[in-house]
Amino acid sequence: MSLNDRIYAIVRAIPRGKVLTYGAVARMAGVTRGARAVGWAMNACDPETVPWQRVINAQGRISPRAFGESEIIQRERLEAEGVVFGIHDQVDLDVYLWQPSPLEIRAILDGVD
DNA sequence: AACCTGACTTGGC
DNA sequence: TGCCAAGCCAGGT
Repeated sequence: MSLNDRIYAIVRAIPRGKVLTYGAVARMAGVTRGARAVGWAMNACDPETVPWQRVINAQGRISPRAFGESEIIQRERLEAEGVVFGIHDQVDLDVYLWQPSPLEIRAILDGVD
């Protein structure tokens, strides 16, 4: 089970209308400072099977990227799920951040190869 | 194998 | 507050 596998398993488990930060995904996957790896994993993921739009940065904003229009799509998809963007284009993490219990996290990771 | 570059985060000035 | 540098991980050269 690679780190990427754990990252994808966690992201797939994020409920509709909730979000997770890159750092939070990394910590749940067992890496304290692996936020960059999560970013790379999202960049390389299969958009059909991974709800990549539910991963945002620690400031509650959609991280800008060098190429493409996926930032726009990401916001549209999140709003379609009920996530509301406030001033400065940020979402209220106190409201939308997914906070699973350690037990749930373990259950998710147990189901990975 | 060394080196660089990111959809990142933090701690320390 | 705000900026900077260091940590960290995967992939491509």
